[in-house]
Amino acid sequence: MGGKKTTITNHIKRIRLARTDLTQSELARRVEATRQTILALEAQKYAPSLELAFRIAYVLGEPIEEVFIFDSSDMEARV
Amino acid sequence: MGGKKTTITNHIKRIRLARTDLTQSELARRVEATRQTILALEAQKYAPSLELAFRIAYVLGEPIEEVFIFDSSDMEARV
DNA sequence: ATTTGATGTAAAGTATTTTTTACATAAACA
DNA sequence: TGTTTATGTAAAAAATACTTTACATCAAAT
Repeated sequence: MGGKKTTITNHIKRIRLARTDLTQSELARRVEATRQTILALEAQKYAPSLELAFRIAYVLGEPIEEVFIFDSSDMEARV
Repeated sequence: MGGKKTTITNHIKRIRLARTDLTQSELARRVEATRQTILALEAQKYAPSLELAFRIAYVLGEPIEEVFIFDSSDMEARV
């Protein structure tokens, strides 16, 4: 039950379906992760490692910022 | 001694010194990490989480791909 | 000379991500 | 009908990232 309110969401599923004909399994194989990991990420369970994020963006053919959305409103205002 | 040969390197130190006058401690405080984490990252000990990578790039004022370099030659060739 | 700030090494513990395994449901189709 | 493919839930174990604590070195400044 690990869960922190991550400030990152992703568009993996949308992009995977819109821009590729990859299944979750095929995407997993290409990025060298497991199907469960892709499934969990698409369900926004947690954010991937930086390396996996790069691999996924690479395979989906999008820049990382298009696939993974960082909400910077958590930041700001720091002296 | 956890260590995998990461395919990711970073330019945190170079950019921090060239574009800001932040110390490791100040950068750590702004991204809400510890100084040890920044130190380890600058020493290329491991890659940060995606969230921390976004935060660091944000504070350094650079896109994430400019700060963190992914070597995609590990990828490619996958049927 | 000694204090202060910045950087560095080290290592144990905590938190988070990823894998592994097992089982469920629904659609497509022989 | 029964088999295969794709997606889903669940949970324990393994791997990796991060924190916490402690101490070391060097440069700058008082």
